[in-house]
Amino acid sequence: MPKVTISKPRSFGNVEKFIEPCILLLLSKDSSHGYGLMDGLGKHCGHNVDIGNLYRTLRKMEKNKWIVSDWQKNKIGPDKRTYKISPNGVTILHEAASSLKTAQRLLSRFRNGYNRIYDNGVTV
Amino acid sequence: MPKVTISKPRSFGNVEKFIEPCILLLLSKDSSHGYGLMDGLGKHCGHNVDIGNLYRTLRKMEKNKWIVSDWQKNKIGPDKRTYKISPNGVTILHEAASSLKTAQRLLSRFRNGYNRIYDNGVTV
DNA sequence: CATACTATATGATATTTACATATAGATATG
DNA sequence: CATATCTATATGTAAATATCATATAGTATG
Repeated sequence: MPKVTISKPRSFGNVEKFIEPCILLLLSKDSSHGYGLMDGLGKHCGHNVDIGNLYRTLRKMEKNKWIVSDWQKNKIGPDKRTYKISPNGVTILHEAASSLKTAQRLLSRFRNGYNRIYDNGVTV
Repeated sequence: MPKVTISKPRSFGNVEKFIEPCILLLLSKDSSHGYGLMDGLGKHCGHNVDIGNLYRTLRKMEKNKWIVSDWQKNKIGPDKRTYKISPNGVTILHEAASSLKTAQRLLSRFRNGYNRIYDNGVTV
């Protein structure tokens, strides 16, 4: 029997590919491996990120040369692939930050319009 | 020969389904038809929206009972399907506004972290 | 009479996200 | 010591969303 999945549509407010600039920002502070980024990304994204997508995203970012990895054979614990940001990645982060600023402006414009109608003009 | 399309990935900062709350906000001010929403949506979204996507979104929103339409046979110009927001739609708009506020907070958190590293802590 | 504008709509495809599953060593707990 | 949980990386598949292209038709304009 073919598997049929019906899931509800996503809610509003998701910023597309937000995880990528967040990764670049976190790696700007400290090199880290995929699993180690989970906590910081959870805080930045407002929810626990999908670990599978995280690893896939990291590989894609490395392919794009935004980050570079080296494989660390650990004596204790499983081996880790540790990533650090590249100069190219810093450039991308700047571009992303600029785009995200635009998004902030658009959201702010929406909120002002919304408040004018429904919240008596109060801007929080 | 099979058609092969290679397109570049979308840039950062796109807010998913942002067009829907924008439509609800615009219809809160005034009833309108699809084509007539284009200008306002362009300003809210920061770029001209895809007209095909707009019409499909309107139909979906009507199916969800967020908006209702009536078909206006015009003497001058092409006929129009005029939409107005429903009480249900107002509720959805409130929910969307709340989610978008969360998005604003996350973007603001990102920006603060970014500025701390790259812009000497200056928050614009 | 060709071109552009208003107006609505669908088809096909690309991109992005979500959910599920696989693997494997380490560490804790009863 | 069996088994459950945690750390760690990764792939398969499908759903949700966005983009690009095309179809149709009336109207206005030069």
